[in-house]
Amino acid sequence: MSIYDSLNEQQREAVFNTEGPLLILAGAGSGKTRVLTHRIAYLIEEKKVNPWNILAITFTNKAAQEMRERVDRLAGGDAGSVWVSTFHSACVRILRRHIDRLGFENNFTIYDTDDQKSLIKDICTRLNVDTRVYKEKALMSQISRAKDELITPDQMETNGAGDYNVRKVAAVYREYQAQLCRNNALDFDDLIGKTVELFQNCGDVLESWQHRFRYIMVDEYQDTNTAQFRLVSLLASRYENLCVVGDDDQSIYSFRGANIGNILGFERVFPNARVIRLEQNYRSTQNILNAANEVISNNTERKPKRLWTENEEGSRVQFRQFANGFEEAEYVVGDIAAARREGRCRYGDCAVLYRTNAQSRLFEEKCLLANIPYRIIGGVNFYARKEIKDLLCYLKTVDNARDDLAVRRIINVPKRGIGAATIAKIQDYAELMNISFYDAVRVAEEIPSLGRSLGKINQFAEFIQMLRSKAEHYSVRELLEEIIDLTGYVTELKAEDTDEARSRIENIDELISKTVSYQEAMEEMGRQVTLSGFLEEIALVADIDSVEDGQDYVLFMTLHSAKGLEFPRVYLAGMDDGIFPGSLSIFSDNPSDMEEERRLCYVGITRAEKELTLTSARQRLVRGENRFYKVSRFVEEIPRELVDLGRKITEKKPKLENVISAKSSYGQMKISFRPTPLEKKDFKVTKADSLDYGVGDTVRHVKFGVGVVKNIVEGGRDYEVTVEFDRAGVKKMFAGFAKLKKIQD
DNA sequence: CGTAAAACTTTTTTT
DNA sequence: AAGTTTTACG
Repeated sequence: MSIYDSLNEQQREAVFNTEGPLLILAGAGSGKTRVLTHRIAYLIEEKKVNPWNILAITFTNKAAQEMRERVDRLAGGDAGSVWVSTFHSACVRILRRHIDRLGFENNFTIYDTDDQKSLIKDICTRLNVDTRVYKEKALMSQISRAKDELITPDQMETNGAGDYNVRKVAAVYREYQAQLCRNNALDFDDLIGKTVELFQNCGDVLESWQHRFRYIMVDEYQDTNTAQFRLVSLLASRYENLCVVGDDDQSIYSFRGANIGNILGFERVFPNARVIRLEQNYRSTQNILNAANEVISNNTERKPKRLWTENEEGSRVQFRQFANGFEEAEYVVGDIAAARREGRCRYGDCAVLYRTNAQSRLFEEKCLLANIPYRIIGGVNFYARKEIKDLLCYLKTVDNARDDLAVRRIINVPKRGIGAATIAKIQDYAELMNISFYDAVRVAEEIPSLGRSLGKINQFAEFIQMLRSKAEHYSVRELLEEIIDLTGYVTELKAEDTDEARSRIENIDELISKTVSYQEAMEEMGRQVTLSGFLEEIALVADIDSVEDGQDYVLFMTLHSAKGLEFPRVYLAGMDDGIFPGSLSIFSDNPSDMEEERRLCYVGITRAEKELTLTSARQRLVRGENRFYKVSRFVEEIPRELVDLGRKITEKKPKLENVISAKSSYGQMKISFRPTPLEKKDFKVTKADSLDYGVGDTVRHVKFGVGVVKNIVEGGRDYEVTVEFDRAGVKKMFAGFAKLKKIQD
């Protein structure tokens, strides 16, 4: 009896095939993490490979943590020195040791999206690039894509063949890189790119790491980009013990440069590669799996395959369409509450998935109302909040004073009377003398025409110097508390005495706790606690990383965040054409965009173990305006017999089947999917699905004449509309009675 | 220099 | 609707 007996034949083959390149095509829920962990255990226990020589790359820190725990359980303490980490953390670890070879200091700062944006903005003003024509975001993504493909500014310019726009972007890109270097900072893409550069420029460094990592495994291989592929190829080129695991059907990050060719072309790059397919699903019921198979079969750019399972058939996939987003949220939250009340699930078994973060708001409101414990993953990053960024920029300044961005952010926070004009003068001087912003601050006496500001600047410089000297013997927590104390940051917030200020203070308290838990975690692992380390961890965490199993709250997140997770009960909300698939992909002239959306849908469906509910709404409030939506084409792609529309089975079912079996043309499908849910049935007579007028519209009433709609409140039975009439004054009435007519302007 | 009001923009998804 | 950026004024 061994730990490998519990694996199926293909899984065992994947585990035992330890030498040479190996591609594991692992369908959703086919136990790929089990394979990877068992493979690592097998290498250590049976093949007597030194754990030190094994590298496993995962997609998120959470996945890394989980894998680490599972390997520890299988292989015991031996596994401690296996490297399990994400691409980004692995690269940071390597760069912290060697980046001086590329002209950076080893305590470099990592720039997040906000930092990148403000840097780009600065550069645009300096280079006289109009950010109305060249949007910062667009520039950022073009630069990022170039880096994903390991394209330098020079190459970009050459490839552009004189195109004016490309030359402009290349110029910004070139300056952006120069600024990063001056600030001793790297962005996310550079973490990968600079590591590749390091390996390509420094043969000795590459060689040492090649020997170190004799066995390399890469999870979620379908989401690697060209730079990551190059990195792995370089590392693995000595021993070629490279095992990659992926599923082309789950490739959902092409917007981030993921190159699906990496998985589709693996056998071309490594002609002696073995390919193993894992097609048995252990996660979902047959109904759910069939639905997923049918949806994904509409894609053409894929390796044909069909997952199967020995699991039970399970209940049908539930689909409900609602009048609007509010009712959708109400239903989902209510359904969860009911299921849990009846003992059919815990809160923690439920996850609600949607296409965009903005969709989380309605659900949050309903959960608060219903007193249901929940957690929203993603959205505005904790570390992106103003108060947190301010304090972090103090820490960054102490850690790396070459980070101009950080210094400029805090030089007048809290208010020190150093205004924009003064900052510009310091900036000009720094550029003139080719020194950093902070160095210019320290020699402020030499800057002409600073006037009264000079004293304030000197005070600021002294303050930072004092912090820097304290940092030597302070813990991160002590340093942070010292900063909070001496700047009076929290004192100032307390004085405000608003809810907002209180919540900011709470956030700051949480930041302090994070310094403590960081210190504890590092000490536990026997690693050194450094300020750079803390800042780096913060830069590289994703919200999803902090989700632990066994907590009892409902999870809300995007489909992207849900990748790699599974839940007994899954709700896919916002199944509307225009929401999911998003309108961008619908109107795109590149069919691949729609295929990627469909893969995302496949990922969503396959997260579900037992129960899957899809919901949509006819009408939604999007960015302040009402929009109408048809049911998502992905819903239509699920065979009718797998779907439960939630009607009363007794009376409606025969009729329904007539409609459905007639033909599956799009128009008829719409009819079959029209029913409103059971719960609302009683109200259906009186309550309109939606009103054809809204607040602010001019309407006519039979008796009161013309007026302007002031307010609309949704009651149980009807909409209560408040109208200010030109003659009759303000009246409240029920929409069903009032028969208001909208008047065109 | 700092604040408040007004105008303008936003369209995925994330390490 | 909400967030950010610009503008006006004290």
